Amino acid sequence: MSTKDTPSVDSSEEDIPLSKIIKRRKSKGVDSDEDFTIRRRRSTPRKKANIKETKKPKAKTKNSVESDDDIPLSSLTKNKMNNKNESTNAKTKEDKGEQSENDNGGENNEYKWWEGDFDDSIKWTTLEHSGVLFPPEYEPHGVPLKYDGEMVKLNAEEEEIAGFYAHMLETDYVKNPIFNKNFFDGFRSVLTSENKKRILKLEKCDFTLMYEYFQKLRDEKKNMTKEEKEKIKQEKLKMEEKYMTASIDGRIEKVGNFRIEPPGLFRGRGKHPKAGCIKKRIRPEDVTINIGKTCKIPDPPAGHSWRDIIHNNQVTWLATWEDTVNMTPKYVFLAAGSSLKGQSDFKKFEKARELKDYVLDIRRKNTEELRDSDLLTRQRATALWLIDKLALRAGNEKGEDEADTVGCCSLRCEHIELAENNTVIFDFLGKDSIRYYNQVEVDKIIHKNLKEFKKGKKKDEPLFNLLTTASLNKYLTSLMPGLTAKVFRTFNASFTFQEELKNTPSDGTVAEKILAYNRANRQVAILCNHQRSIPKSHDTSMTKLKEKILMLKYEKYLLRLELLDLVEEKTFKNRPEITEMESDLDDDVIARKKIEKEELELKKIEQKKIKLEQTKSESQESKKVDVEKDSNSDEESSPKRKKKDLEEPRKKTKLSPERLEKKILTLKNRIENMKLALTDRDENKTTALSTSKTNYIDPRISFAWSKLHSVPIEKLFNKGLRDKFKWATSVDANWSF
DNA sequence: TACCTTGACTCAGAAAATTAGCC
DNA sequence: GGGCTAATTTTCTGAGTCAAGGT
Repeated sequence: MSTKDTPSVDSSEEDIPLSKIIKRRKSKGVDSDEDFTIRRRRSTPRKKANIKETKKPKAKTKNSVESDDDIPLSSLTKNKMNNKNESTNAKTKEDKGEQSENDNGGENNEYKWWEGDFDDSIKWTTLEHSGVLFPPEYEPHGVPLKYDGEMVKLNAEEEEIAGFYAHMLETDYVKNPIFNKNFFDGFRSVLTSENKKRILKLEKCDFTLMYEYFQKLRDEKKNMTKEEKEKIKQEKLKMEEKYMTASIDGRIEKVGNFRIEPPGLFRGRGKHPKAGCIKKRIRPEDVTINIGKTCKIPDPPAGHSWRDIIHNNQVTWLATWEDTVNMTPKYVFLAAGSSLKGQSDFKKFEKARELKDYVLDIRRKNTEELRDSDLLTRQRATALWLIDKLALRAGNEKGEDEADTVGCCSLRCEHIELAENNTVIFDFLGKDSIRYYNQVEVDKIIHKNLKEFKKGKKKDEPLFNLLTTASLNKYLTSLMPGLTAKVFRTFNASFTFQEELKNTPSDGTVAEKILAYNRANRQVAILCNHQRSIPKSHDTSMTKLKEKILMLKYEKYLLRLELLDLVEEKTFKNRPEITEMESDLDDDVIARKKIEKEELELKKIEQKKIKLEQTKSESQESKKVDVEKDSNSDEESSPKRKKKDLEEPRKKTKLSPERLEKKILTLKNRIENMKLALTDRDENKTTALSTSKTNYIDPRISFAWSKLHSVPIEKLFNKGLRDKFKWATSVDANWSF
C-alpha cells in the first residue's frame, strides 16, 4: 500500500468544530504551516490576489462579445507569485539562460505572466489564428477486398472504411468482438446494395491485400533518401506553419492540436461499447471558430464554409467540432507551454498548496464523521478517507454507452473484498480501464463502515449508494473554497514527492541523486496508479545491460591483477576501490567472460582477414605480408588455442601502475553508473512516471531540488516540460510545497 | 453540457551503440 | 594498439494523438 507521511492533527484544536477553527484561524491570521515538519515558505499569509475563485462563466450566447476594452494584462502590477523572499535572489545567470531557451523563436521579450497578477475569468482580449488544418482528402488505391476467396472491387467510400480496418490487422483491436461488430455494422452501412448482398460476414472478409499494400507504402517511405524525407518534412512544415501559432493579446503562442482528427475507427479503451465505430470525416461545415471580433476570420478550405464564428473570450478554445462517435465536443486549445495553460497549472498547484492549510482540520472532522449517526455522512467520510489515503479519483456516474470503469464514488460492492486484520482488497477498472488492485490495511472504523455499506446489497450495487461526486464536491467546497476531490490527488502527489525527495543522498553523485529523484517520482506514480505496459524489449535489454556490467567488471579484474603484479598489494591497504573483488564475479563468470572477450577478438581478426583478402584480390602483392601475419594470428586463435588460453597467463597491457590505477577507477565509475541505470530501469518497467510529472507534481519542487542538489534541470525535465513549467524556474533552493 | 485536465499509447527521429576505416 | 571520425544500426525519447476523466 502507498502510505503518506502526512501531518498530524494539532491537539490544541482537536475538539473544536472545523468551521470555527477555520474562522478562528482566519481572524487570528494563524498559519497552520506550523503543524508541518516541512519548511515554511512564507511569512505573510498566502496571497489571495493571484488565486481568484474560479467564477462559473455566465451562460453564453453563441455570439457573445469579447471585451476589447479590457486593460492589457501586461500592464498589471508586479506580483507576489513566488513570494518576495524566495524570488529576489533567484534570478541567476543560469536562469536567464534557461529563459532564453524557452522563449519564442529566441526573442527576449517573453511574456512573463507569473511576474504580474492575472485575471483568468477573461481569457483574452484579442485572439487571432488561422483556424484548423484538415486531413487530406481520401485518394483511392484500388486494392480489392477478398470475400470468401473472391476479389471484390470497392468504391472509394467502401475502400476507405475497409482500409481503416486493414491498417489495424496486426493490433489487438481486431481481437475484440465489440470492435469487430461495430466496424462491420459501419462498413455494411456504406456498402452499395450489390456489395451489401454479397458481403455478409466479417470472418469471410480478407483485408490482407490492403494490409500488404499499406506495408509496402510504409516501407517505401522508410527507404526514402534523407533528402526526400527532408523535402517532405519541409513541405509539411510549410503547409502547417500558419496553423501552429495564434496571436493572443498581441503575443505569439503555440497552438496545441490544430489538426482536425482524421476519419478512422474509434479506438475506445477496455470494453468500450462503441469501439470500432466509424469516426466520420470532419468538414469545415462541422467546425465552429472562436476568434477576436476585430480579427481576420480564417478562410475555410475552398468551396466550404465554417459552421459558425463566435467571439467568446471567456473560453480558451480556438475551434470546436462534435465527435461523430460519442457526440461530445472536441476542441482546439493552445499548447501546454502557453500562458493560458501555465496560469491554469499555477492555479491548480496553488489550490493544492492551499489545502495544506486546511487538511488537518478536514481530516479531523472527517475522522469524527466516520462514526456519525447519519448514514450519508458516514458514507461521505469513508469515501473521502479513500480519496485522501489512496488518491482515488472522484468517480463520476457513467453512461451505458461508455466503458464500465469506476472511481471512488462509483465503486460497487464487487470492487472491494473485506479480509482479515482490517484489510481491504480493492480490485476494479479505473480510468482508461486500467486495473486498480490494492491490498490495504485500513483503520478499524473504515473496515467496519465498508462492511456495513456492503451488507444486504448485491455485488453490482453501489457501495456508496447515497453519495454522488457532486454532493461530495459541494461538501468539500464548504470546507475550503474551490476544494474538490481532485485537489486531494494533486496535494497528496506533490506532498508525497517532496517527502520522498528527503531521501536524496546529499553527498551522492549526480547519478545517485537522479535515481533518488526517479524513486520519489515512482512513489507518486504508484500512489496514483499510473501504469504502463512493460516494453517488449525490457527483458532483452536488461540481460544485455547485466552482461555489459559483468564484462566491465571482468576488465577491471584483469587490470587489477596486472596492477598487483607491478605493485605490492599492501600499497593499496586502504584503497578498497582498487583491491576489492566484485562480489558477483566468481570463477564461472570469469571463465565465461574470458571466452566472450576472446571470441570478440577472434571475430575482429576474422573480419580483418576477410577485408584484407578482398584488398589482396583487388590490388597488389604488397599487401601479402600483412595478410600472412593476420592468418597466423587467426591460427593461434583457433578453438584449440582458446581452450589452452584459459590456463595461460593473461595478456598484459604494459601500462604504468599510475595509468592502470586511473583506468580501474574510470571502470569503477562506469560500472556504478550502469548499475544505477539498471536498477532504475527495472524498478520502472510497469510504472509510468511522466503522467505524475506532467500533471500532479508541483514543478517548483523539482526546480528547488535541482538547485539544492546541483543537478541540471535538463536531467529532470525535457524541453517540453521546461517550457510548460517555465513559470516555476525562479524558485530558490529552499522553496517548499 | 461545455470546457478543460488527465492519461496511455504510437511512432518518427534523436541519441546511443556499434562498426569500419584511417592514422 | 589506441585514438579518432564517420557511417550504420539499434534503442530510446518525447511530441503528438485522442480517449477518458472531473467539475
